[in-house]
Amino acid sequence: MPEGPSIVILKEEIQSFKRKKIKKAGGNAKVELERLNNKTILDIKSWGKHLLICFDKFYIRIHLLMFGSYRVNEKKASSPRLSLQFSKGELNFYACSVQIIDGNPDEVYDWTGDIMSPSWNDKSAIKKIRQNPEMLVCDALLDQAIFAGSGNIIKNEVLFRIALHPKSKLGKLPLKYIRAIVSETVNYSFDFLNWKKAFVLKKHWLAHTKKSCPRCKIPLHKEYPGKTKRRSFFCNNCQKLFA
DNA sequence: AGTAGTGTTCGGCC
DNA sequence: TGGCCGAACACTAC
Repeated sequence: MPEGPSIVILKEEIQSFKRKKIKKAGGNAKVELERLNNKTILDIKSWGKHLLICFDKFYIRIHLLMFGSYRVNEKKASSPRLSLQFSKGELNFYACSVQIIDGNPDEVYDWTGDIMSPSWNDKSAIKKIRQNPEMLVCDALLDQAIFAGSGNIIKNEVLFRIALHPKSKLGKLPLKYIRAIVSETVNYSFDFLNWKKAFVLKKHWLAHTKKSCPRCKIPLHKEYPGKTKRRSFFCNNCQKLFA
């Protein structure tokens, strides 16, 4: 489910609950559920992989992690982590991280760092990349402080598209490649969004889970590089290494 | 049918 | 002190 574009889809799917009052909150989340009863949702936002349901002076932060799921006006067989009942309709979240946080998200979140946000700022991402010369690019593309919303699929697809090797060091990259990482991460994320909405995301994967390189046809490498040790699919022949 | 993975946090250990 | 590592969480597609 959950890289940034999937959370944008979730956010869009539940916009109709804005300005609606919660009749009853339930679920097995270890949060003060009573606090949510009779509260009106003022806004529903996302930042990276975080879904933010906003109230007056506090907000719910939901992170679907690896296995999280949700249902709108439906229930799953398993018990919900968080269930919000309205006079008409309900929202159910499963196997996710739920927090109630005091304050307003705008005080906490830097929207220029969210790859899906209209406020996304290329320059500030480039600056962060420059500040981490020892970091590998495969780790940078999973770093939520640089690319909030980017995940393992986006990482693999972006690096393949710009023909850059995942084990390249940020400090060794020509500016041209740094610019390409930044622009292609945003660009692919919106392709991801549109393909996901059309249920054709997997069909368009070029490297992620693939056995051979769509460009040169030789077998793709599968490794778990960097500090993040997430699986990387890449072509040793056509993805350029800067080490 | 077992395994691995679209993710993050936490505690323990050097 | 801090970085690294494994565990935990908990679901499901292949």
